Amino acid sequence: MEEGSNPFFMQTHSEILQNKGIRPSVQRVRILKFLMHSKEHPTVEMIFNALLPEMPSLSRTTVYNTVELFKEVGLVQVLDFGRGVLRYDGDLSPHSHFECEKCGAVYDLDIKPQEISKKMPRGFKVHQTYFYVFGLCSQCKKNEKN
Amino acid sequence: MEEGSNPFFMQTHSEILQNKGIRPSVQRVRILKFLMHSKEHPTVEMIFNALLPEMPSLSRTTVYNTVELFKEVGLVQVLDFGRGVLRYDGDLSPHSHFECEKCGAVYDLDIKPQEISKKMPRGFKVHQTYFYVFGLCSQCKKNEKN
DNA sequence: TTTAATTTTGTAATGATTACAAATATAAAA
DNA sequence: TTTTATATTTGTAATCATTACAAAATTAAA
Ligand SMILES: [Mn+2]
Ligand SMILES: [Mn+2]
Ligand SMILES: [Zn+2]
Ligand SMILES: [Zn+2]
Repeated sequence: MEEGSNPFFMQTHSEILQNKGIRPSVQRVRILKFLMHSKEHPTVEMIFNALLPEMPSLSRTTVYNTVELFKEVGLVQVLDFGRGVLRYDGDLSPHSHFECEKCGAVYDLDIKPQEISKKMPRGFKVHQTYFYVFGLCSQCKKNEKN
Repeated sequence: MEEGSNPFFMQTHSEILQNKGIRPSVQRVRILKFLMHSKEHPTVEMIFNALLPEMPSLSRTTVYNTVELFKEVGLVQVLDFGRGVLRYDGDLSPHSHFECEKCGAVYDLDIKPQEISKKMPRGFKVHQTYFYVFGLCSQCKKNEKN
């Protein structure tokens, strides 16, 4: 991992939480760790299922609460691909997303949505920008042809 | 209305439906008319409430069905601003959207999301692109300062 | 007409998220 | 340490937009 690429370089997950003024409970640390290492942009259900084996008492509600808390302090990005389920991204760097309409996989795109938001009407204040692309991933595109 | 700006120029709403192979029932024509003239990117509930006075027997389910049908034949664009409610746009020209986080109003942006989707991974097929901007509209930004 | 197909309608089911309160864990005070 | 207050987790119930479904109404075909 490059030093410059990670704004939390050299901090433990627990420290990251403390620096945000959040008590680093076992559940929160595990959820943060999972989010920061996952590349699949998991849903609450995916986080829950992944952590359940190591934390049998984990509640879905805790995952919902935690992910909401992380959103508020800016530890995760919430993505809505219009499937009725939200996905969470621990990668806060400016980038965009592609969702395969066939297999549902989500890929990162090296496109900075911020830079796009030029032509805004006078007097508008931009807080967030999201760029979503939908289509077929290379694998599903291949299979399509058969 | 300029000739070039409307792909359905000179067609009645009924004809537009027929050309899509859809039977132009009273409900469908009214819903299409409403969608094509509205600039507010209405939700199903908004469409339903707007048409109820003139069609007291209208069912919410019909609006849901119709809007789904229109989506499938490409008569509307579905927008998801992550508020748990979908919004519908009869304007099919390439453009983006701004939602005010304070008052919930949706504004059109003169930004073509298609053109952004350059750097796609090899072999990916793009079907749809959406660009969403969130923030404060000029009115709400003013009020904010008081 | 009569019959068949389509569309609309109302109600029930679904499912992700949120609300809530009891149980548990942690920190602060004594 | 023990007691007490505060924060967090947990399980269950409520919410609410959307979807499923079947009966009623409308329209087209025979
Ligand atoms: Mn990402
Ligand atoms: Mn629009
Ligand atoms: Zn795929
Ligand atoms: Zn506003």
